[in-house]
Amino acid sequence: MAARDYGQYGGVTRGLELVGERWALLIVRDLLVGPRRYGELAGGLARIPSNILAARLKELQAAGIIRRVPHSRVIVYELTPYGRELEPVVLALGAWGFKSLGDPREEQVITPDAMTMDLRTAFRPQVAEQLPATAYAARFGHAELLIRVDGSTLDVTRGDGPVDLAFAAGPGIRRLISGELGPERAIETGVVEVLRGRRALLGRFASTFHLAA
Amino acid sequence: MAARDYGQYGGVTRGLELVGERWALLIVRDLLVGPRRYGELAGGLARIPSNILAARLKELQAAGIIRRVPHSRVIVYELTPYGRELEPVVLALGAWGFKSLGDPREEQVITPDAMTMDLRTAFRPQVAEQLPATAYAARFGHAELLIRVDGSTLDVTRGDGPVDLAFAAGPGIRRLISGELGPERAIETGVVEVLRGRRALLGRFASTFHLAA
DNA sequence: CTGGATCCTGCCCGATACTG
DNA sequence: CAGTATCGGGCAGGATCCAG
Repeated sequence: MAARDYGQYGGVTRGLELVGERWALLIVRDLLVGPRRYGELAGGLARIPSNILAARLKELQAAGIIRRVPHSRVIVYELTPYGRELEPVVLALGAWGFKSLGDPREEQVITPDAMTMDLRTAFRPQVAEQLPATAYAARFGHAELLIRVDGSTLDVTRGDGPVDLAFAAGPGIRRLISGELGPERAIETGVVEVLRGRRALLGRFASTFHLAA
Repeated sequence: MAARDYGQYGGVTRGLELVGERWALLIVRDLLVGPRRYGELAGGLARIPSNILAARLKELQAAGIIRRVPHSRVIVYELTPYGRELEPVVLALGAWGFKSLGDPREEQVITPDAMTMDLRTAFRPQVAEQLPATAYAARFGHAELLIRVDGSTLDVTRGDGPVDLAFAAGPGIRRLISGELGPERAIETGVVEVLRGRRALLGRFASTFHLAA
């Protein structure tokens, strides 16, 4: 059951043997948002072949990273405590990758789970703490998210609820988060369209979620 | 030039497209210790096929992660600033992998670079700060390392020099670092053999380098 | 000798079809 | 809905060969 190994002894090598296979860490990323069904994972990882998804789920399960839980008629996959400890790894990799991210290409999908983890990556708790609690409804491509910031805690869900600011963002939202584009300019240039609420709140959003390029 | 992509837009996805291929992150790990020649990389990554090493070096270079530097007759590879920013990722993955590490198997090699990064992973600066500066010479398998701790800084090299404690560690050293085995017991059971210096210093080593399982 | 390039084999990945 | 079966292509693995 041990994945293809590297013939070396060490922490990094061991880590890669467990989650280094193609698609594995993306499955973990989506499960960090919450338990998911097989079909939900397949939907979020649009281009994963079903046999690969099935194989990865078995491997991750054998490695003690995820658990297969029958949940009244349906089966969901969720992270074990050891699997949840991958969060710092995923966040660090996401932060690093974000820095060289360009604008989304035509064929690239923006999924809610990926966006959620990116928001967690960019979240600055020590900044948020200084600001009043705020709820945002954000649409990125097809992903609609409810983002609630309260003190130093962040909660991103797909549900609906009352918000202080609702906006839709086109490609280029990245530049708002990286600081290349100020909030006012983002609205002027059409990168962000404010749907409801005071547009000044977009500045609060930009300072709460920030990741330099 | 873009590696096989995932068809998704996001930080984690982007990161995996850059360093998610097999062997890539191990090359980065070794280069985090210092610049290396082609042959040194091949030696440290014993089982990497030469064509794969050559291919990865080209890809990492194209991605702006490493640089190929002619250095008076010889060529060395070194990380770019962007590549060096992978250190938190490698350390986080190493810390995570370390937790499920067993004892080294017969066919597993312990390389100096892998060991160096594991020591960096386990290093606790805030503990070291409270202790007097100490130099250790440690032999793990075939890897001989000079470990210097001074205040909150750690320096691991392959050179030689005056040390306060010299020891050789067998398989099972992991249990000393994880705290499963106390320093006294480690010496008693032969897991660690003190070659020079006061054996009490092994306790200092164990509290300086610690990573819970 | 170092730093690769080349060739070939085999296995993993990817795409699609199919089933309980 | 949650996977399994099948098959082709491409990357990985190992050995060998070549250039400076």
